[in-house]
Amino acid sequence: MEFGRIFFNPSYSGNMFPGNGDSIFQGARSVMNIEESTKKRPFFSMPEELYDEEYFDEQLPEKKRRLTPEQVNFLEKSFEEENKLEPERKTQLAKNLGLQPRQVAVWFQNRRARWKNKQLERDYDQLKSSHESLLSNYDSILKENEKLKAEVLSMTEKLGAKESAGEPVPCQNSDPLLMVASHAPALQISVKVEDRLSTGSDGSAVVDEDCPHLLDSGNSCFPDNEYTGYATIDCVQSEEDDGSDDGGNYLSAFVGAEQEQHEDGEALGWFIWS
DNA sequence: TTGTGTTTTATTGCCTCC
DNA sequence: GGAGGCAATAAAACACAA
Repeated sequence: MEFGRIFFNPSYSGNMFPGNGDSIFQGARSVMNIEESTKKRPFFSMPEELYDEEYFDEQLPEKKRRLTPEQVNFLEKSFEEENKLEPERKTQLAKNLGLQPRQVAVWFQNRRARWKNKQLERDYDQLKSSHESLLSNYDSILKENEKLKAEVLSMTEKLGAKESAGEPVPCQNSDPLLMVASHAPALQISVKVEDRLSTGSDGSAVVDEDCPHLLDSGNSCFPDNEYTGYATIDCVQSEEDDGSDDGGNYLSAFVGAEQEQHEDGEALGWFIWS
């Protein structure tokens, strides 16, 4: 027979509400029917009790039992205060609840695991909605892009008509896209993406399907932008989640444009990257 | 009543820290 | 090396539909 295993003591009724002044359940006993308590309350024996003759005469070892709602409530409150269990607190809780310290430790262990799972679910939901929102933004940007292209096309046609009619053309650059760029030298799109995926000390990293290679450092995947001729795309990696809600990632796509110049500084036109 | 899925309690084994 | 944490897992308890 294995020591430390759990046995049911049907005659048990006192340990749970010892009435010694420091039990939280002094007044709670009325919640539970006495008969029920003597029939169903769990008891986790000490090893020496396993050799108690009387014990074996009258009681059969039984399987594990659930904690009472009162015990669970108290443990929940304690968990809310602090989800880690120092030895002193464990002993005190065990004493107050009439449980073995080991049970209290196990309960906290399992409770932390449940909390972590819930947290992962929440993170997933948030990430999902962020993704949907980004997709929606992307769609509208695509539409806008199509609209602008059509506009450019129409302007090009008008320009061509003027050129063939011998009229002077103000812009030196013949590429209509570059003309558009000259009106809007830089377009910056910055979308905040909540990062709640990572939790506690073992949070997971966010992997962006679209630019997974960008996500390891939070730095630009392109050379620094000190030289304006580079576009910058930043996919900032997840941060350690400290429980506060202020952590956030920014997906920033910076589409830059540079004005090409002659050596003498005379502007030739705009280049645009994407 | 019974079959099945879910939740809770507990164990095991491995890892890290002091 | 011992204590404590975590992931994985077992198994009992529970919930619920058929």
